[in-house]
Amino acid sequence: MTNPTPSPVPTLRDVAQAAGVHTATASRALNPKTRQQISAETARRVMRAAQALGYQPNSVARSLKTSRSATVGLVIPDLTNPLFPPIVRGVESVLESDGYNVWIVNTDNDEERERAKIESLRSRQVEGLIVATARLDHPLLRQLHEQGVAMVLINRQVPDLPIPAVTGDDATGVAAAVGHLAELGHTRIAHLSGPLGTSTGRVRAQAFRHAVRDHGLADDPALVIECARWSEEDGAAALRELLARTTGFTAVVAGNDLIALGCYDVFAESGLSCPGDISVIGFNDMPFLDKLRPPLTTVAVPHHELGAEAARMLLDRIDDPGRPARSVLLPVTLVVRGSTAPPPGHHHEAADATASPPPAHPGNATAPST
Amino acid sequence: MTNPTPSPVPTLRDVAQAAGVHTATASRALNPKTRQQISAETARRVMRAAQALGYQPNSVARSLKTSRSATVGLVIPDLTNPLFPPIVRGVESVLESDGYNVWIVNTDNDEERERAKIESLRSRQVEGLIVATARLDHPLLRQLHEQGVAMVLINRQVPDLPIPAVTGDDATGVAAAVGHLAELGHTRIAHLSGPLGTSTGRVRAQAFRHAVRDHGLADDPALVIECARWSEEDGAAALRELLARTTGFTAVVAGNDLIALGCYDVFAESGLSCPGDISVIGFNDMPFLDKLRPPLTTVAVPHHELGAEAARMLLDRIDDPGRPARSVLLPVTLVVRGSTAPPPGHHHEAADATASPPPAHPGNATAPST
DNA sequence: TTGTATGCGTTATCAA
DNA sequence: TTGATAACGCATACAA
Repeated sequence: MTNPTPSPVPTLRDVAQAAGVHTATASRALNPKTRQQISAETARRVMRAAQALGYQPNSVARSLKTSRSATVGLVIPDLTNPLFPPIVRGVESVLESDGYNVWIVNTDNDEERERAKIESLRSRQVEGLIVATARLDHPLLRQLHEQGVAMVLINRQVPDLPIPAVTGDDATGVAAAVGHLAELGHTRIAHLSGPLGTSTGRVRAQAFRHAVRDHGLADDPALVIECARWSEEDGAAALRELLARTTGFTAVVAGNDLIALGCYDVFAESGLSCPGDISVIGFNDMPFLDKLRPPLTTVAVPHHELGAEAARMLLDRIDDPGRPARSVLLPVTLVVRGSTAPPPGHHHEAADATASPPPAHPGNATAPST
Repeated sequence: MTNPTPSPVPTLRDVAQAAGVHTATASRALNPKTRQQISAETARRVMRAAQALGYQPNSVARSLKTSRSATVGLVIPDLTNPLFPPIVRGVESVLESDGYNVWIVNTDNDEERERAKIESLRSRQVEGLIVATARLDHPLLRQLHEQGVAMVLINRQVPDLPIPAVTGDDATGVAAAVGHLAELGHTRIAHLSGPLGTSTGRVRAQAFRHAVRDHGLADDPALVIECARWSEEDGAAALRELLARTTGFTAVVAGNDLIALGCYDVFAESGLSCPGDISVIGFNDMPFLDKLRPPLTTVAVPHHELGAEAARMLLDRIDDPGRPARSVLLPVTLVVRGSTAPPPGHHHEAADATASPPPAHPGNATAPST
């Protein structure tokens, strides 16, 4: 019994025939927006015929005729990064209630693949794009924008392009992270930035330098290092390099949670204790961070809401392509857990961090800082 | 500068005109499968014209004409469950190299939504479906199968339906988990099963009973409890109920990793120590489990490979709908980490678990077992 | 090897 | 209120 029985798919013709009307009439009866042009009696007859036959409109034919598709594309760099599924859900939650469908594509951070996927989306008549793969230099997005494609960026932006964007308030988040560490008494804080070719990487790195200066802490370029990708591996490699430089830091602000997890790997292999020797802060608050050893202090970004807001903005844009490209920063919150603590040997009574900077301590196993 | 400039999309007519040929000729020249019918010279001319105009075939029109779409649908219950993104990537990895696109839809475990999404996929002419939402009683899948829809189930099956399926070898995985605990000296092991309306839930629960009997351990129905959903919350609730029953178990085999994480929550709130008081084993080996406190012992399922194999099987099925519905079990492996240890007070010298069952121990904080 | 004609299923314009 | 007709963009059977 392996052969499924084939079955003919009923078309509008079949419905019209069954109801004894013309296809045009059937079409009008089935479409809520034109149903008013039809007598209630025939409308009912058509709808019952459709019901009886199990008729489902063919969206392909409809798309060809109307050049619309009730579909938007969602361009994701890597679905296995836990940050993105909640964004997907947020997007879907508002789009679906509006009758839209969502086409999710993965670019795997590959430019060529991105181009191909977006071409594929466009050839399927998607009415707009929500793009999570933006880079600071992104000719493709410029080109799409110039072609009049309705777009909203999410999570990352392209500052030079007037495309609306929905992102977390990265700068404030990083400032909160640095402030927290400063209050704990840290004076030499490192930053493992994300890729500086992305706005998230660059904005967080800039905010880090600003925050460090604002708190009167060490502003040493050697304390900032870039990860080529937002990954655990790259985070681990960056921290190893930093430790090899022996720059005597006691805390790390990681570009995101995955980079922070890479730090955990280095701690395990090098015998460093967190937060005893080094404190770490992540970014995003991806799931299950509270169950890590130690639980990771991080900056929570409202990803679901990011997705929902981006979807709303895209709908607005599809409705009225001429509206100004307003961008939105959603508020983030520092979530303090167990990966941050005073630096080794810190005098615990010092709560007034800004007034009396605590002395540097050679207690860090990596190297003395002075 | 908020107004993107509109831009006309070139059609096959435009290309043909530019190349000085008829649309039919242009069509043949652009399609690698028919290009041979065309003189090399005109083919070149057409292709250059297409290139110059930036022509992209309209897949909607092509789909309408050919009633194919180079697209398959992937039906996921919940993308935020970390088990699914790797499956998605696996599916995409083989489908894309074959020129296919993947439409991912989320059902949120809701039957009505599932029906709507699948209808939407079908109305878009998808050529097949990879379904990860199978339930033991699933009229919709039966109906689709009877309509001749090309389908492959993934992760879960519907035993009564001759639809090919790709799943992990759940029974062997559970047996390995129970065997590991038995070797450690546990004699009363509980099982927090997943929903028994899914094959994964039922198969694992059955395998648990079998394994427990095979090892001569306590086969007490009170030690098995069903979680209504595969979630941390349901896992926590189930363990709380079990503890309230005071059935004196020293280990838990969780239906999956999320349920196991729910156990961690209960440990934290009740002061139980894992693995000191109770050992826990999960299922799936989702990411970052090695960084938990304690690192979770679990059964690793090759999700990427599951997705890839399902995609291959679907392609086979699209090519030849008549082929028999072979199903595949992919091997799983027990990954021993820190959440499993001998039961409290266990005499450590006992390595010969099967020959001399160790005595039960009242050391479990919840209740004495004898 | 190329051109002609037709139709995929639907909606929109026009006429009745 | 309903029907006839055309067209969306493409691929293909048939003719040349």
